[in-house]
Amino acid sequence: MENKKLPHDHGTHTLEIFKGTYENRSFEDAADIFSLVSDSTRLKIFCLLCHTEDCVINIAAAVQMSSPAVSHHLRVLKNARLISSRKAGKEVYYTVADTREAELLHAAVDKMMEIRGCDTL
Amino acid sequence: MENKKLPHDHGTHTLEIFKGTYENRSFEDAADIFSLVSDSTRLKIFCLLCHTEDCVINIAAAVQMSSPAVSHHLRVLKNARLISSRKAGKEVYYTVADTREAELLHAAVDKMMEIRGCDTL
DNA sequence: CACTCACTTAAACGATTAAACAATTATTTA
DNA sequence: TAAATAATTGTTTAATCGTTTAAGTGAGTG
Repeated sequence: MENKKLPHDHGTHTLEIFKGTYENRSFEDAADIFSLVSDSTRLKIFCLLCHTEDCVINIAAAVQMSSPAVSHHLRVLKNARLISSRKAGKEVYYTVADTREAELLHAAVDKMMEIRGCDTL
Repeated sequence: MENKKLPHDHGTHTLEIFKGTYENRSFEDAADIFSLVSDSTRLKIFCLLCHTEDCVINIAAAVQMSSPAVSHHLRVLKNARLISSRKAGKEVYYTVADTREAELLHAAVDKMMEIRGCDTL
């Protein structure tokens, strides 16, 4: 990006856009977060946990998947700090995490649904 | 979801969440849109085009990728109506599309960057 | 009319990812 | 302590995704 020039000069400031702004790492981090909800089952689980707290087998029943599959997705979401868990007896209860990323994603998903003409929860 | 019961009754309303709200198809559609920016190079291209309009080889130079690779990503983004294009002579100019989805994604990405402590454009 | 440049398309390869199954860990209860 | 249940982990298989290479289309130029 330094002193390079664009192949064509159309009077744009295209190269300047990336100067002194987001680092490459930032794009990767942001893309990683979006990839968490780029899978419909994971998005469904996240949305569910935005509105309730429940254990693995109940979540599995709600999204109609096996426990191991749900557990796997839950781990992915938890590693990204989008959901949190608490242990109570034999069960582990999951719900949305209290982070700004989770809050943003929840808002973004709701607005996306709204744009696409879906009823809101 | 109809008259099923959860394996465990913890007094939650987990199954109710999915009743009469988003359809399964809605989750898939929303996930598809998020998957568009779940790739860092595509996110980078989208962000770039949110702030400028330029031709393929200039975009390719800015993100340091080959023209075919960029062209491929541009088509994906355009099919999803996140970006638009206009032809001028030999060149094709791309920029962000004037849709609510694009607007939402742009806002979401900016906020994501802000949360993660990045400078804004 | 041929040449060059800009872009697109197609095919192939490598890498990532999800789902299904089996096995293991951990906790409660009898 | 043994049995039962909940959840996690690891593995395998299949599919998806992104990139690259090479060929092809089309517009401008000498």
